[in-house]
Amino acid sequence: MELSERKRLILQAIIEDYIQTAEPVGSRNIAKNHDLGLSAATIRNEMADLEEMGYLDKPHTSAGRIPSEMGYRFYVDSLMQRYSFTMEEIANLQHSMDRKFMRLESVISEISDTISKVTNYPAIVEMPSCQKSRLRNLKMMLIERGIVLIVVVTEEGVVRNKRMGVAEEIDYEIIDTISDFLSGQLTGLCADDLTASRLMLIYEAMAQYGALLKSVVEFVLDCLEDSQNRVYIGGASNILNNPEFENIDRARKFLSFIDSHENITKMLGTNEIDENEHISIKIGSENGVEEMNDTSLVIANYSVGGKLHGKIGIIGPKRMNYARVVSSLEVINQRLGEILGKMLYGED
Amino acid sequence: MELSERKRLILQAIIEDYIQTAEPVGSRNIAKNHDLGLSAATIRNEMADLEEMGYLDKPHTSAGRIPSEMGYRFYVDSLMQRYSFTMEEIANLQHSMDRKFMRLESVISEISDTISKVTNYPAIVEMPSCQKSRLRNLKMMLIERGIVLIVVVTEEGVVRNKRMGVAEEIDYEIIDTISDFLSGQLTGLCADDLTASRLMLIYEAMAQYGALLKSVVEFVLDCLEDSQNRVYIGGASNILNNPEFENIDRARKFLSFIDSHENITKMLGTNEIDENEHISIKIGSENGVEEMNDTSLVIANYSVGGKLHGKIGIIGPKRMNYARVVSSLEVINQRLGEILGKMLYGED
DNA sequence: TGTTAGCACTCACTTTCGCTGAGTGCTAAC
DNA sequence: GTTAGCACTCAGCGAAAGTGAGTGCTAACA
Repeated sequence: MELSERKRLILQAIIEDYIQTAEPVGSRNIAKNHDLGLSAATIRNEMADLEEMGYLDKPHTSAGRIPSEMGYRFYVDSLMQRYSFTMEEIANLQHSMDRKFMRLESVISEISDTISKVTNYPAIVEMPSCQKSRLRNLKMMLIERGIVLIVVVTEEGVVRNKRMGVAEEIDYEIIDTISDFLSGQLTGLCADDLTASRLMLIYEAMAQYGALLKSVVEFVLDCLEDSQNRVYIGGASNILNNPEFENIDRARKFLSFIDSHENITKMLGTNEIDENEHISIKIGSENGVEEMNDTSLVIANYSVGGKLHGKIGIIGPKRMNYARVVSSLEVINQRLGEILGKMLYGED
Repeated sequence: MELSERKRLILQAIIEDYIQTAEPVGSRNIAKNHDLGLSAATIRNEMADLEEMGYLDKPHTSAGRIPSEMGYRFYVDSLMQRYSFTMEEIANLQHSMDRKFMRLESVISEISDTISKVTNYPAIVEMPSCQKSRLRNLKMMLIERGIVLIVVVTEEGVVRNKRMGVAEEIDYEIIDTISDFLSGQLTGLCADDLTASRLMLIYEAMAQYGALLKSVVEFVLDCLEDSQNRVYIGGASNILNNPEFENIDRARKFLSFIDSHENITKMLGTNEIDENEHISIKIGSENGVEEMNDTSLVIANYSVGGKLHGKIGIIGPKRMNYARVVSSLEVINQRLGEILGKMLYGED
């Protein structure tokens, strides 16, 4: 059954008031504060209808109404208007993200700070990763006698390195030879290409350095698989600004969930974003994580050069300023892509 | 004025009871639960003395006593006995730290998790850094046309890298030449050695690549100075397990302080550890940070190979299980040194 | 038939008030 | 010097009463 225009207006008014005040909203307030040209009694009738239809809940008989999950869902799908930032706000926002970044880590943690500052909710930022990366460069350098540094660059531009102990007698020339050999053998391949038989051939070709080769290949494999989908969490304490978390037990439950990167990773894993929309809103139980059933999750995909990608988002109470959060994520998302592009591919 | 043996025993009993229960402790309880062979009335007299001398406070007339900051200070300096872990506990603890670590970041964040799990307080771990590092290796590699990767290794074994855009026409050979030249010029130097005049000479020697040289040197300088003394914070939500933080405003104040890395860095900066002791305990206002005056800070120095060093520690309520915290930090601290040594210098 | 005013009713929240019990300080006796 | 006894204090708890925002229903009005 379709909602009448009037019901939609009333529902919207209720949800927006509730988002602002966190108090159950009553018919009188709607009549007074919104110019609907209706009396409280009429609104009461409509509210009774909306409740019956499942869009509103009542905490108890003599309180006002609050939106149900279904009410929020309808709101974000059909009623919500985008929050529009002023040009100035956008400029400030972008400016606050433009710093001299030396490391990927600092970009990511800076972005999570920015998100949490703008939205006033705890922010989540995933490190960029990729489905199936290929090796672009492999270089071994002798740092000092007995220690070699291995540098791996993937097709997507991710660089990683590792120090490794080697026999004392191995010198610069040997390392260069091994380095060139391995580089030639492995460049352009992805993890799946490195079959056992292929590796056998490689080890045999330079059998006297088998152990070293093995360690290096292991490291390369680890880089290509890059299983650690690390996430950064910023502004976790922001959650305490919301009256629904004044209960210390609830706050503790929330914060200790948030504290664990594993939990967040799992949560992101179970909440994939539809191909054809760039932002996904999960309201309450929709997020599929039982402990977090009374919070909403808003996440966006970002991507860099069409290869690397990850998610950014926020977690907050179901009563959340969805409009503002969505707009913030859009602005930040775009800039993040630009910053990472510049950083990883040197697009200046 | 010296404290009599009996006063010391009573003070210790009060502090330890209070640490356990978080409730003001009364004379009757001390008489009953501790085998001092004294009646409650006698203990009351002694408690009155201790209060007068400044070791105890009274929240209000008809409650028991709680330790004052001075009381805690005396306790940790003179009364506290070390908490002794069983061999099994130590083994478990060490085992939980021994994982396959690929990156410095994961070691650090793992350690901060371990500390917070063992102590049940929020943990702080500083990234290792060093006063004055020298360049050990510099290597530039052309990743693809137009992009060069710079790898810097310092004397202490810290490796950093950066991608940089270069002119299209620069090929492998040119990069190798530049790389060897710069490496020859800069290896063994520290940031202070790179005076303006010395840099001038370098730039002039290969004037046609002046801009590139400049960028590379800038990056090297940044690595050597390594101003970012990053910290990791783990288990922040643990603070909510302590009854003194059931007040939501206090919890918020604490958590939002903790949320900011800047705050923590500043706090660590103002709390140096005395040369001749490896662990420092700052009780309440002693930590010098006004917002954190009702919390205590316990920090330890760790060092790797005598060069790299940093701090680990915890923040908790003044009513803290100091004995256990100190012992935990000692065990963890030692293992951390071993793990980092293995990782950075390949001491297997 | 849709809208509105009026009224009785509900119920969370706040305030008040007295009670309880743990704890203290003082005094007098051992 | 130690202890028993007693009067006094005061936070915390729970019951009771009061307050007010909000609802549902009914009847009258346009």
